[in-house]
Amino acid sequence: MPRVGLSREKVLAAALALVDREGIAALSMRKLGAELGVEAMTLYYYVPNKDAVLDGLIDMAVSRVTVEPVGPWREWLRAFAVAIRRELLAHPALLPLVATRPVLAPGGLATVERIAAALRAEGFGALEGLQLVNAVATFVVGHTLAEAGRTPGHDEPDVAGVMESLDPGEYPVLAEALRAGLGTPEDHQERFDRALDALLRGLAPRATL
Amino acid sequence: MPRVGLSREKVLAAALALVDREGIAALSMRKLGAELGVEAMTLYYYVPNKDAVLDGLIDMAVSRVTVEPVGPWREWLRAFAVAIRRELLAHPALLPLVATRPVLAPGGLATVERIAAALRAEGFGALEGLQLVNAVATFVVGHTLAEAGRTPGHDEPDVAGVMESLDPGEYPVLAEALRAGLGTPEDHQERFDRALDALLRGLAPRATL
DNA sequence: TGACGTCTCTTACGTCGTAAGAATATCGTC
DNA sequence: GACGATATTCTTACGACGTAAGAGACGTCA
Repeated sequence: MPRVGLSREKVLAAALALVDREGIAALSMRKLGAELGVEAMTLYYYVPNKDAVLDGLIDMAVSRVTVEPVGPWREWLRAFAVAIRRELLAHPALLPLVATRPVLAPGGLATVERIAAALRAEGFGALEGLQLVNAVATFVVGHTLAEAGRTPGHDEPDVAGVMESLDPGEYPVLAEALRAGLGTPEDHQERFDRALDALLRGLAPRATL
Repeated sequence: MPRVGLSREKVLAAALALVDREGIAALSMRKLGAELGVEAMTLYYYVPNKDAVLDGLIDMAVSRVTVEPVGPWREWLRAFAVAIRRELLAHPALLPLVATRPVLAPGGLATVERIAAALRAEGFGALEGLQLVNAVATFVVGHTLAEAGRTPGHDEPDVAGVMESLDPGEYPVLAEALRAGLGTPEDHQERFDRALDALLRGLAPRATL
């Protein structure tokens, strides 16, 4: 019953810590309360419901992704993609959330606005630039999703196990790729770089919208 | 108590119907049982747990995506992407699942194997080809995710509402893009086509793996 | 002191996944 | 048709979840 000095921010911070430590499945209002030395229902004074906590987590992550749009647009757009990826890999438990929920909170919108504005200054139309931002963002999210944190729970994906037990007779190409290093960290990094380059290479302002 | 003639397949089919109709959040073992005129626990005779139902749903969807790899590889790879997108849009409730869970079941692996093999015949390395398949697949999933079915529940995403209430002073480019048609079906289609073209245009076999 | 707004707790309801095992239905064999 | 084995279904129960409703405790200012 003594006051603890809570706030929406502290609740979100504790939620992020809990999620980072035990995975998204472990985030329940009761556990989050316990984390803060408080009963579950107390949290409802700072947050309307659990969904708001999840949305808050997303906005925290998205807000941390910032890029200064100076120099050649392909370069800072690439830096934007890399920044997203770094943030996602730092909090892989958030991936299912980011992939699943739209970015509607203030932090995310502000970032999108800034990038889109810079692209328009480069000759893209407003709609065109936004489409570009979206293409890059969804690409990064999709790719990072494939790379890490696939399982919604906290347990490791058993990809490795299944892969190793592949019948080389039935899946010869898969087996060969596995021997060639599929799934290693270097593989993921390289795959990301190559595909991102491909995407950026293929993009250009259309002059007319 | 009379036997109903259930089977794993029928359970999965009912699950898909239920999910299509009421969204992924409405899929509970009890409701799924009711759907089949059976108690919840009965399902556990055909399926080890709920996760297996979800995995089964994914594999059903993925298995339906098939492409004949004949002709120029960029063309049938494009057809592959379009086929994935069509299947996902036909069952948008599955999107959060497909995005979140790895493709490890037989159906998905077989498809991947076939595409990767065809790519190798085009001069890609085994690993390289698989990376390509993965890049295209994650791109499509990411993009479709942004297009539809964002909310995990069955209720419509309130994107439209939030967008309309945007302060044009604070988000001028976003507002302009909105007026230019952001978020319309044509916009999504065009965005998908353009980004996919960009991605494919940027990709090419590297000759050496 | 007392009253008031801020914050926290208790209790309760309906839902979920599923473990354990009892009850029933169906079928092969006599 | 009766009987035992096997395949299928049901009943009951437990602990966890999100959260509605309202009671209670705290700090502050009169």
